[in-house]
Amino acid sequence: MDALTIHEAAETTGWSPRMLRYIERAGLLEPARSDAGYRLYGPAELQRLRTLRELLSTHDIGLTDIGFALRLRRDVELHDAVEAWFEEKVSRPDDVPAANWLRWEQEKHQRLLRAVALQNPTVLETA
Amino acid sequence: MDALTIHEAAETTGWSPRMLRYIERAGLLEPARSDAGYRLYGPAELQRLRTLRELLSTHDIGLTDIGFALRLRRDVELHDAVEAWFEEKVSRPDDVPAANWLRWEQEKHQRLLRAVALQNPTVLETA
DNA sequence: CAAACCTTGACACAGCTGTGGTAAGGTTGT
DNA sequence: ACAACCTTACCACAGCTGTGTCAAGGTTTG
Repeated sequence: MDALTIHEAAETTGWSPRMLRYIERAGLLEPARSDAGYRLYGPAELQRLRTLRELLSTHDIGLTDIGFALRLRRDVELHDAVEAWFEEKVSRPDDVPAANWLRWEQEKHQRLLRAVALQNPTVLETA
Repeated sequence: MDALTIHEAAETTGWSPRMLRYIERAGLLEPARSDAGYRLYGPAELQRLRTLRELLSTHDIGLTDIGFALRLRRDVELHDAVEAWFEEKVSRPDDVPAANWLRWEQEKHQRLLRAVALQNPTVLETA
């Protein structure tokens, strides 16, 4: 059979078993279950888990962000409400604030790096 | 002049001055500035602030969620990557997990209510 | 049947979120 | 000039996020 248990799936995807359950809890991926209730990860799930890893790390976002995106595409009313808010630029239609969240994100990243460096100084060498 | 200062804007929108700065920091709304650097909120900004309040409370989402939605519509690459991940349901195309995050959200809400109730028992009466 | 899995549930903990303060120092209006 | 604003930059604090670990109990397999 080509369905892995949670530890095996963890092994090949780089997540921990703990995180695989967490991801499921967040509604991002729901593996099949065996008769006894064991989680069964097929090839498609494994691929999605790897892609998810890639997605989060390369764009520096969190699981909850994907969770929100998921909610956006399911709850059309929410989606429309959010779009309406963005579109509501009644004045100054040439408004382009795009610089703040960038600095924000950069600072968050800096704080994270400092915190990690405190507990594991070797990251600085490979960075 | 129809531009309010931060305290006045706070008054009419229901946010605190503190939060208006926070919202700006998160990149969601950038008011004009006076020569001396004072924030100036025009009618459009005030409306957006009220709508934002409504949006957050009725859908029970956070500022960071809107921040992420903003990022999604600015960073096309990110948007495509997220969409690609959702679309990557190579197997089981009839997969509909839509129940987990609901329970998740409900529990979050419950925890919040309990926590609030501990410090302010009167909320239970009006609920 | 015993080792090696799996399941859910709970405790723990650092960092981020959302808020409120306070301080030191400019600006404005009377 | 003085009160009453405003600005940025910090401290604080409860709750959420992302992780790990451990316990009590069911399942699989040699």
